[in-house]
Amino acid sequence: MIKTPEEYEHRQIESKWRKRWDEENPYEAVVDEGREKRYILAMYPYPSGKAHMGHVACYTLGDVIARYYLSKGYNVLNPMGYDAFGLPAENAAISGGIHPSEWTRNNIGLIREDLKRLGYAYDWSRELSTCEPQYYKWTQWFFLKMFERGLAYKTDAVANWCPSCGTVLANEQVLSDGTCERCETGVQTKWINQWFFKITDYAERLLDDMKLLEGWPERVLTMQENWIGKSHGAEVGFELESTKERIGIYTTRPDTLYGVTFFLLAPEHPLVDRLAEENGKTGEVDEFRRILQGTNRFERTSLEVEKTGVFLGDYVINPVNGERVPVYTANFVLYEYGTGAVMAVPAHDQRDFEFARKYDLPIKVVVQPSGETLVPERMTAAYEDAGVMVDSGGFTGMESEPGKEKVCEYLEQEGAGKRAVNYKIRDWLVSRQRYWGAPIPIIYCDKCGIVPVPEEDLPVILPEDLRLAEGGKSPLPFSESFYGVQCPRCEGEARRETDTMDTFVDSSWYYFRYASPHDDSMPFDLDEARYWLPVDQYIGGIEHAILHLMYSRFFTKVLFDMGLIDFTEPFTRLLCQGMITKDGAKMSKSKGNVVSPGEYMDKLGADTLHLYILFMGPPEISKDWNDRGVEGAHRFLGRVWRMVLDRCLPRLNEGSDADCGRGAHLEMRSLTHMTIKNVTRDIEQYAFNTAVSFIMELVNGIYEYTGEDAVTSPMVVREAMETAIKILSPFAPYITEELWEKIGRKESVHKEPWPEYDENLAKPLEITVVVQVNGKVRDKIAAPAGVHEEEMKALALGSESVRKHTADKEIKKVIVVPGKLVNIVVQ
RNA sequence: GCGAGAGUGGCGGAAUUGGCAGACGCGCGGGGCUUAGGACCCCGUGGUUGAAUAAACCGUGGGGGUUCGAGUCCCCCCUCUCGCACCA
Repeated sequence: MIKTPEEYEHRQIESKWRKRWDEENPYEAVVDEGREKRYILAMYPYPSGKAHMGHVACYTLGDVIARYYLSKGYNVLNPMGYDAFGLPAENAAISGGIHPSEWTRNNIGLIREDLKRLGYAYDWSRELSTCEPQYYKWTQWFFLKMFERGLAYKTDAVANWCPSCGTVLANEQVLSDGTCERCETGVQTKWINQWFFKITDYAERLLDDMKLLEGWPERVLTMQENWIGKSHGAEVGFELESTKERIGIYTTRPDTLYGVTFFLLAPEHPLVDRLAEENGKTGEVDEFRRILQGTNRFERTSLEVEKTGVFLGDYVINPVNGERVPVYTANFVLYEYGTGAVMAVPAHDQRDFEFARKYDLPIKVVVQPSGETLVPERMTAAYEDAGVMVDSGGFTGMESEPGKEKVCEYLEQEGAGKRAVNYKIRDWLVSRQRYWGAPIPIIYCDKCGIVPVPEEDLPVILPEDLRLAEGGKSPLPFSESFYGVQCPRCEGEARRETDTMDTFVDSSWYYFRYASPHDDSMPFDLDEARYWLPVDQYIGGIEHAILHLMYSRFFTKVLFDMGLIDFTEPFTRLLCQGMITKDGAKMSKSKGNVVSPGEYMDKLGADTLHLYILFMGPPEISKDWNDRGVEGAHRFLGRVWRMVLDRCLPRLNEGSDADCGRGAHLEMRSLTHMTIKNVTRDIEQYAFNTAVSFIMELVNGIYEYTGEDAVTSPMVVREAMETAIKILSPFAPYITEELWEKIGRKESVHKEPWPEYDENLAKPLEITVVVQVNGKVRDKIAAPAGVHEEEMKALALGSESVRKHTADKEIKKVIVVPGKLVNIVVQ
């Protein structure tokens, strides 16, 4: 009877195991002090709908790593959850009339379904969602801890304001053209009273601890370093001529202090109004400000924008030379950086130079480059490099670099200033005038002022029975049942804070919560956290290089300071996966180039998707989706299927093991062991694309070994087949599980140990000696693996092709690279 | 402008320490099997010249250099991608 060959039916196989895995949660993580742990974490998704290719790319990387370490005997924690608060849920409520909570929970259902179909090795019992009160109770708890430690404070600040949405926006919610990502209205700047986290207190530690982050990509560290933006310089006081009050400035160029010819204040600086009033400049200043109001911060800070300003009618005195210089307000001076006031040195600062030319202000050269002499009238740009100080009192003749130090010393002696360090990083604005977020646990009482919600009253529940107010505004300020509250201190009438927290607060600590997601008494169990954390391998998109990763580092340091943990960095290693594009462009609905994982899971299977996405290229580069390529991956899995069922299984009862140390049998064994070696090394280096190609070579080799008329050894066939299935298992979890069962193994393939290789077998049996004459390949000669240098040389010189190329020439030198190559140098 | 990274066949991409450039896959060509094949199995496939699976030459963005030998190291230039962008 002829048996119809069983085909590779991915649908049937994947639904069978999916069901079993669903029931058994086979990757449940349990603390085991006797075993070494690995915490593998891929950034949790924002549930905007079904999974997209970016998710698949990220989570498949985590899956391979988790499954590999499981097989290597580690105790692996690999959890998943949802970043469930945020703006898109409110947008959906506005456009679709669906409540944010319903929209979010529906979407969680959709993406969970996709993630389960994708077959990832998660411990589903640890699933969490940031919009559930059990979770955000602790987000609020952290806010209280920040408040207790003086790290949460409320103040007036300049913020991005969308007049149409009636709320502040985070910088990342403002598009690059300066419009609101939701309604495309031009974003304005506005002064609002807001809650901040004092991340600037941690600037130095965030910078300093980067040396601990050896497992992070260099570019992420560079981006964070630039973001923190530490600079060294001096703080210098200039005296206002009219009132003698001191105005501090920050400069990185104290060596140019003698070149100051005017003085600038940011338009937002409080002194601007006063000086304008005192000197009858109010009209001009108001007009200037009115023009600035019309432009948003992005336009205002664009390099192309002309530098403009208004003279405020007053002067300041330069502390080093007593010179009197005019005070202006100027568009390009930032209030948020330094002191919001700057000394202007047009000869040595391009911005000041442009401003001076426009308003015909004097330019005074105080640093001369070597080899030329700058003359102000002939300068077309500022000279910003180092040189020799001139016209600088006692410092004249000094090199400008050491001059900086000397000027600082002098300033300190005179009490006019001091050395200072400045950072670009600003405090983290955490308030949002939004509904769908964790309420800030603060109460305002007329008598007691700002009162934190007592810990035992947490969580402050976000009422889910409210509808968005008109214009999409948060309903919280209009809901008396929410904001009306008794003061916890005086029991008088009080109001709740109606702002919610930035969703980056939720995600700054979720990786701690996975340690004990159901704990009701603490944000995380200290013992569980001590065992599992820090995260050994974090995986996610490069777009979070600064915000999320920096905030998480900040939170971790605060937790350390609170004595809850004994480490200061949350993520030991970081892998940033590249984008998946289609036709060279980012996938988007508007471009119509979206490829959806669901479609491919139906057509080709989850395994195919895993395999292809890994095979496309190295994890960190961006990769273009190709339908032919994904079909190739599917074809390979079919080939593996047939290899096991049609080629290998029938041969397990054929032939003998008598000759398995010779000829084709030995070659097969050698290939098997070499493949284990190569795949193991490549997985450890995260070179998954080449790991897959080595498995492909093994499969090709097994086909060759089990060819139609070939005599095979059952032991060799079994070893090769089982190895192939096992090492493929992290890349294609379903088909390998099914095949493992089909070959009669009882345990899950994913719980089987990773194979070891025999070093003697994992070496090529024969080497090819490449013979060159003057660096050009002239022959290739097969030789036994252990061939000696002298033998190689003799082989090379005996080659016919070599003789042809060396005839009538003098052999000057013979270079032998053991086991590889002989180069004969002739003249 | 500043910072980081990358340029390898028709395509995605491989190449420990300088040592066979193009592994593996896609695509393409040929063969087998077949009523048929867009399934499957096998073979071939950087370019030029050539009947050739002979032989030679050329080939890793461009130019120069070091070396017996360079995709890899050094210098100059070009292009692309990403990040930051008036931070005083």
